[in-house]
Amino acid sequence: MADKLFNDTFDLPDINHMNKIVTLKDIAKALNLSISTISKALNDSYEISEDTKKKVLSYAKYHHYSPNRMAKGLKEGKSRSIGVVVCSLENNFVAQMLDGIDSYSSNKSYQIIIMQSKESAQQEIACLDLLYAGGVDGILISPASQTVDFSYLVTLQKAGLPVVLFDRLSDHIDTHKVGADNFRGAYDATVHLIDNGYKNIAHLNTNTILSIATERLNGYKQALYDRNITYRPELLRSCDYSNPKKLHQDLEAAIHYYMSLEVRPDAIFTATDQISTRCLALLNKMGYHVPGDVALIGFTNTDLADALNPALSTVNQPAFEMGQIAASKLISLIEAKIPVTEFETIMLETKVNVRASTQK
Amino acid sequence: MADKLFNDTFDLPDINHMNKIVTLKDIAKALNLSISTISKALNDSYEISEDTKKKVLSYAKYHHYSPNRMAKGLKEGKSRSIGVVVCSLENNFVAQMLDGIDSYSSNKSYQIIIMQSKESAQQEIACLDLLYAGGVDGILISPASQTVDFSYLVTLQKAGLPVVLFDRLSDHIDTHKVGADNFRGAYDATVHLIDNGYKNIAHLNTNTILSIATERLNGYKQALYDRNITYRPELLRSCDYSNPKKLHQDLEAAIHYYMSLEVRPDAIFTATDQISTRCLALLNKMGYHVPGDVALIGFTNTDLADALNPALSTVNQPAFEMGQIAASKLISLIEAKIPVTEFETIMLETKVNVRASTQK
DNA sequence: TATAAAAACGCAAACGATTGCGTGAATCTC
DNA sequence: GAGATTCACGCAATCGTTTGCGTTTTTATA
Repeated sequence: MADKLFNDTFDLPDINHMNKIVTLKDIAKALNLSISTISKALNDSYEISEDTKKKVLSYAKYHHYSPNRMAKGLKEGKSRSIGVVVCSLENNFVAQMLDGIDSYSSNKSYQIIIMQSKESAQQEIACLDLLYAGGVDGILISPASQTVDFSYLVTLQKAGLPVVLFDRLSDHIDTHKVGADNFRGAYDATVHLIDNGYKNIAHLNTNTILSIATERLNGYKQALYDRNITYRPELLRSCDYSNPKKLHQDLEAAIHYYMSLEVRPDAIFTATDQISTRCLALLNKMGYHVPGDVALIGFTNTDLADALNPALSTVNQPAFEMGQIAASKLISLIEAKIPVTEFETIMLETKVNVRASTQK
Repeated sequence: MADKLFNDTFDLPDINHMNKIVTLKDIAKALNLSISTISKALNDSYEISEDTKKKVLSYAKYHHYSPNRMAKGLKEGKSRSIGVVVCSLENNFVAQMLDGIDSYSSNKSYQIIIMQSKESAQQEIACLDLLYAGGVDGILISPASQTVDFSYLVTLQKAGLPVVLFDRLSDHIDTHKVGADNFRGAYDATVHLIDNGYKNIAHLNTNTILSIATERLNGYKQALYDRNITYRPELLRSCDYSNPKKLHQDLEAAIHYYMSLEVRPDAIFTATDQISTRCLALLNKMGYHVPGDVALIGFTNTDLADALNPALSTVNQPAFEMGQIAASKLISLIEAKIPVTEFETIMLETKVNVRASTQK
């Protein structure tokens, strides 16, 4: 009794009749109608009378009818699910993008299947393989840093599977792409350093061929050029961040190298999320004072930037929005009636957040 | 030619014949056999000769046959997918658990569908509803902080859907549960503070009824008791962390309150990931020196602990392992031939990492 | 050499939903 | 009131698999 009362005041799906999953057949039997009538009624077909529709609808709602995903998918050749391939889940920036993807996809009632490439090209292909075989309707991918060959992705696309690139873009495949204005972000970060009096600015980048890396490098170079500072190639170092250990080694080596230079850098601009935060941790650990010994600004979306030691100046990317837009682009491809041949590349603006790590 | 050479040296799935998805029917037609023969051959049935099996297998492999997930799922009444409900993706601790879940599930070739409750009980039910309707084979859930009623989950379970709780456990449902030894973690953290000379130890907890909160509170109390320190109720405050804004407000209020006390706390033990890191950020922002003014130790798995200001002492949970074990428990339930009635609760050990924030 | 047994394969139903088409009844038209 | 519409519904095929059972062919047994 108390239980019943409680449920009655509960403003949520009534689940008292959920003992067994109800199918069209069950409803048909119960209402003494045919399966097709039930189906059409639920799909609001003009072939069915209003009267019948009402009966069916109310029965269905009361018994929590929900179309079997498998059956529907089989029939329609669609699964209403999209595959998402990212480098790693354990990455705040990635998590924010996934959140964006999820928010848009959920609204459109698409399920998302997330897979991790762990920065390995081979692993990435394994993911794509699974997703393709798993029958996803489309793929959202932010390629692994080690990926050089996009032919597999192109093949999938040619096989009719819509693909959208996000965050890490590439020219090797023609499709919708959603990324950040990396050139501008890098440019702004570098200009910020220069305008704050830093002259020997090092740049720590990745060892990938992804455009994300070269765009940021170019932004850095352009800023130097525009401010009449000579680009010193020895201040450019790259790290392998395919795994944390390797990244740590490379970062340590890079910092040692920088500090052994005759003209040491007085600031470092780091190109990716992991590099930025790990670099700060390492500088602290190695006893260098930031920004006293060397200033630091980096691409990273961590919400802990202001809790870091010192508070870290960052270049922020609209991760959530990026995910949302990427998802919207993919779903538009999936639901397009005619094959899409005109693709667009969307660039979102980055934002420099100045904090203590770049204030002399 | 160059292209062909390249593909030949590529140690990955050959995708040249991927133009069209091949089905059993296609293979049957091509080999002049019946559909059922193909199916049985691929499933290594004793009814099929070795000779035929070889032919079928090789044809299937060459043409990249992969069973249609929808059809198979429909036929078997299983989808080989599991639903995972977490509070948020944007949470390093959660990400680590998801990573663990993913690693185990992938190995067992289960897909995972991740959904976010955003700490809302209502949203959580919506997730469960979608997952149930979506036909997942089982559910892994770490309940929202606001969840007080587990009847929906129990109903799902009674309807035959295996459920496993992880991280945040509850007594309101009888099933496998995988969590950390929160009592011990809190106890150890508190003892650590006491042994380092702190006497007025505040405890910042959450406002949930989840056992995770009371266990940590009890660990804190027990440590005080064992060390002959009187428990001061005014040093216990709780925060609503259903959303970042609310958390920020509550935290700010709590800190103000603490600092207005006649006998200020000289250390704070925070009970969750978000509270720990945001509390540190806030203390910094409000101008309090850690650990000079107040020491801080908290439950958090952030890999940035040593980059924080100051490096943050933490209670670490084996998040990855927790995810793995939870997934294994769920899959064992899913694949059990007979209904399981004996459930177990697995407690994993936590580990205190001492850093600068608790060193006088 | 009959006959029984085993081997190898095909037929057809089933999973749950959708949809074009056929059919009977009610309604309309002149 | 006979013929033409319209309405409301059911039949059956289909999506791709799986699987019990029936059928044919081959091999073994008496």
